[in-house]
Amino acid sequence: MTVPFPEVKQPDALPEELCACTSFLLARLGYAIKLSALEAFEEEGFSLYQYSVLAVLGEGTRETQATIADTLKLDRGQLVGVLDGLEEAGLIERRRDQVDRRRHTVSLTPAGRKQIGKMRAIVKRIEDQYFEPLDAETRANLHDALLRVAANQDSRFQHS
Amino acid sequence: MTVPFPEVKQPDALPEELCACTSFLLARLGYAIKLSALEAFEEEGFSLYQYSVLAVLGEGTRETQATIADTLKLDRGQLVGVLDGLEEAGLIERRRDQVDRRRHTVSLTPAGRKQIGKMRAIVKRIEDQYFEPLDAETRANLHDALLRVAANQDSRFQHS
DNA sequence: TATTGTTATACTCTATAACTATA
DNA sequence: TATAGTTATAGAGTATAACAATA
Repeated sequence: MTVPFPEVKQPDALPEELCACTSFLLARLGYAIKLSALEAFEEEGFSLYQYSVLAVLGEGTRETQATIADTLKLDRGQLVGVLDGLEEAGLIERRRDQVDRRRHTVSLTPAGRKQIGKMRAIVKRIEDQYFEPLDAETRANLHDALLRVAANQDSRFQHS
Repeated sequence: MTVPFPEVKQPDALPEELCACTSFLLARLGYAIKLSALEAFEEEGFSLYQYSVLAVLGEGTRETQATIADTLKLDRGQLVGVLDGLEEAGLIERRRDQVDRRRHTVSLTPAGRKQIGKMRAIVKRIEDQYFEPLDAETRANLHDALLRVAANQDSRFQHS
């Protein structure tokens, strides 16, 4: 059987060697989706760091700054600025720990909890864009595989 | 039925909200695996950029610097330094295009072709480490899903 | 004037290291 | 002395813009 339209190779197509490389796809795709999310968040005046911090606080346990930083693999010095922004926006509260006055206990405000919902919607929108070519099952399998790999190399990832 | 060892939640566990986020996993994992690769390549005195450039040239078609940069989404100015390193190491050759003397035609040397094999082995080693928790089929499915998503958002990715 | 490769500059992130206040 | 949070500094990585040669 003849091929009426033989594969037209694009002039700037990535080499097969790299397309065959799962790690290359992972790195490229991860960076691209991060950039998209970053852009979307910035339009609303927020950052991805802020979202991840709110997500940590959303788990209910009150946290000290050090544990938040460790959880997110964030530099403690870097976290300060993130919390400053969140506090200014009224999304979190810092209170001195009365037992150990060096520590700050960080907690969500009601406004902060509300904001998580909005941020979650942004993430969902972006993920739906990216994973649109996958059906629900494939997408779930993708997530499961990534989570297993992530949990295997970093114990902070918890898989069910 | 009682649970003898109830789930011990790690103190620095990532919030479920983020673990449930495919894009978060993708970004985190992509960055982690890139760092690992970077480190491994640097031990051999090479960079990931160099590998990707060699991989492009390995496809057989002789390229001009601009097309290489475009393919890899690299800045043209940045590419210069990468090529300098590769040329110094004797892995590539730059020749003036006789038709258009502004252009440089870049091609692999035999040593360069040989080096691709070594670099490929490094990548394989790292991928085997990361994807070790997945069986062959799951891993293939993961790759396929990523490639489809990548091709959907960037036409340079070619899927079979 | 526009384009190729080159070089130089500036900006963003991040990583490191001081600094303070409490313990 | 050691630790939590803060602040300041330095480095890598990247993006932008000027530059010389050729078209």
